[in-house]
Amino acid sequence: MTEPSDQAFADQTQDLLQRLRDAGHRLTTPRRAVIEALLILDTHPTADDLVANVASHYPEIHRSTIYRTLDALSEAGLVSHVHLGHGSAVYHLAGSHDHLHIVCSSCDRVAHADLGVLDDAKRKIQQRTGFEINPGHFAIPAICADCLESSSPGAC
Amino acid sequence: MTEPSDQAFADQTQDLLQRLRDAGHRLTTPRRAVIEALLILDTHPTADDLVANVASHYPEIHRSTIYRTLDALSEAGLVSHVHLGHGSAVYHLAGSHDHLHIVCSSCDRVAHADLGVLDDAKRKIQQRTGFEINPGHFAIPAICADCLESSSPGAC
DNA sequence: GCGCTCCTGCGACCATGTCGCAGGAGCGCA
DNA sequence: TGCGCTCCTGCGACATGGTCGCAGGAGCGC
Repeated sequence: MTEPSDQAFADQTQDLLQRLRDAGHRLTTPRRAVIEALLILDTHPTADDLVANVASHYPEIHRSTIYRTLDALSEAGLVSHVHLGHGSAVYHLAGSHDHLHIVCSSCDRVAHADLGVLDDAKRKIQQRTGFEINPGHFAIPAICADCLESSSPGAC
Repeated sequence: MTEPSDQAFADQTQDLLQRLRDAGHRLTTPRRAVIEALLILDTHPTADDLVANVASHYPEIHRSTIYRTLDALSEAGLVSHVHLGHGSAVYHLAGSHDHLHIVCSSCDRVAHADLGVLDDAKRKIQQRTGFEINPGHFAIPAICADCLESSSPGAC
């Protein structure tokens, strides 16, 4: 319980709580719990994953509170969410995962790529449409190499 | 009822129905209705738009039938759907709209761009991750020029 | 320690989509 | 033309992911 990693974990938690406070929000148990869960689940938890993780430690925390907490954290700029094609969004700490998410439509595996790969597209889209794309904020559906080999390309 | 555009409309409907048949499916009223609705709503109808449009002409056609019909049409390669960030997918006839969809997260306006703008990204992503992205199949969230000017850039 | 105000738990609600069932209709075949 | 197999449909229940309104409780500034 007093290992360096736990210390780092506690530090990160404190830092995030402080930033949440600085943004004008109160510090409460559910918010602590959601931040802890986000730090523990450092992959790409869906809202549902977060609900499950929080519930395992704090069964009294309600689902809707977690959604509201995620809203508050988003508003404070501490958390952002990414829509993976079909259905649920995944959440992660802002800054810690600023990269592009590429999801295999077939097996749901997620790859990451540097946001730089979209620089060219970003420039062209801005020139042609005036829209400024938001590359960290969405996932690109794709087919991973394994699924590409094992399945017929016609399946979409 | 006999104008050239109506003739073209009927021709397209017949063509699509024939292709559906060739793919081994039966021709039924609901399928005709969904195809007509897709031709009429040539923007980007959500499933709900389609349900509403079909219901206005054929009130007896059930919601779930429309979803199943869209499945059948997808399977036959006549229709594809695009996930716009939050929530619902939009459907359109395959081939007729092979372009990239860029959606303003703020005002929901949709811009189109040639798929070519992603060629560079596509190549880089394939090199680095082995994933083959599927550019026509998803929408990119963005901020349109108007919303970019009128709102603070911090809002995400 | 007080009290304002925000936050929480609860449960109902909504939207989008899926499923299983029983009956009806399309279409291949004779 | 008519028969019959099999697919398709209408229906309603269900699943999932998320939101909302309410009344009570807790954080935090003073």
